[in-house]
Amino acid sequence: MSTPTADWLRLDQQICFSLNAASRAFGGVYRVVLKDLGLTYPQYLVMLVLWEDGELPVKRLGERLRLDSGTLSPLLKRLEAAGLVRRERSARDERSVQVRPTEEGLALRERAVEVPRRIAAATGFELAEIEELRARLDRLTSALDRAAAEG
Amino acid sequence: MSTPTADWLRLDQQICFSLNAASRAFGGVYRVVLKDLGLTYPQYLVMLVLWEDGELPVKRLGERLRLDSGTLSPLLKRLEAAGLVRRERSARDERSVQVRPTEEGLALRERAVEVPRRIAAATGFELAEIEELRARLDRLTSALDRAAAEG
DNA sequence: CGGCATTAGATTGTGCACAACTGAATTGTG
DNA sequence: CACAATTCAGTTGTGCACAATCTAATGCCG
Repeated sequence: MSTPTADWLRLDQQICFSLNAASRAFGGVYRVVLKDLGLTYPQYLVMLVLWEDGELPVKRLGERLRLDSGTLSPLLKRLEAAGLVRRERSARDERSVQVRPTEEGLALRERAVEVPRRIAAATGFELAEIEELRARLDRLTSALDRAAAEG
Repeated sequence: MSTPTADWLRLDQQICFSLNAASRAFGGVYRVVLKDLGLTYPQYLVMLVLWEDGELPVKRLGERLRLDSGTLSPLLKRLEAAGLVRRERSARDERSVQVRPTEEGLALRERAVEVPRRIAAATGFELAEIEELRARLDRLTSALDRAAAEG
């Protein structure tokens, strides 16, 4: 015997709402924690990738973070204005713009190592539970992307 | 053997990134599905509450959706401009503004009943799994809100 | 080589999230 | 009653997400 249609309709509305609410709640915590570093959450994500990769074109950055140039261009300009990042046209391919952290941007990493621990503490979750949730969310994202692509 | 501290800064280990990605992936699916109705996702949430409650002040709407007046005021103006909603100052308390669906807004409900089923199908998740995920996300949100409040 | 499609990034415009502030109405307290 | 504190909605300003469009550089193919 399957669940009545009307029931899972209601629950489904709540899952996206819960997800959205959780995402915004995270935003609130990050706002507090990142305030000292002078970063917003998306800017922090960009810096994470740069700390990992050292240097990469805007294109790759967008692929890593699922963001397009409409979001990244102004964001990178702000990071550049803050002195954390430099952007320069690639010599080999002048369509491409290389982004790399400045000395100041690299130095910021040492103050950022605190961040994940503080965030993890704020969730009140065990590491294993976080990991499981993350896996489930990634699976969800893949399914949703597939569905959106198919129309 | 535990994860080295340095690895905590890795992008792919940050739960918030997965959460944020899932939330935006949902956004993509809703954009497609809600296009026919002429609604954005947050506007759809507002209409859901109005279809349920019939009429309520902006304050209550904000409590239900975790949104403040800075978000709701312009959103409601757009819904009013679209003819789906009416806003009027309460006679009893003139600080308060009552929001209620117009005839057209109520009629839209019939075209919206399709939406949740299509979204649920896009997730590819079973009802039980959705429910469990929702419960976990709500618990996460509560913990994060508490942490943000404490600073 | 010439010409056309493709690619990278920037720009423009719309809408949402949120902080900070404003102004008007109401409530609580002396 | 007077008046200070609170409440509610709106406004302003910043930043992000995303679609659509633009420009310039590159690649490809005959």
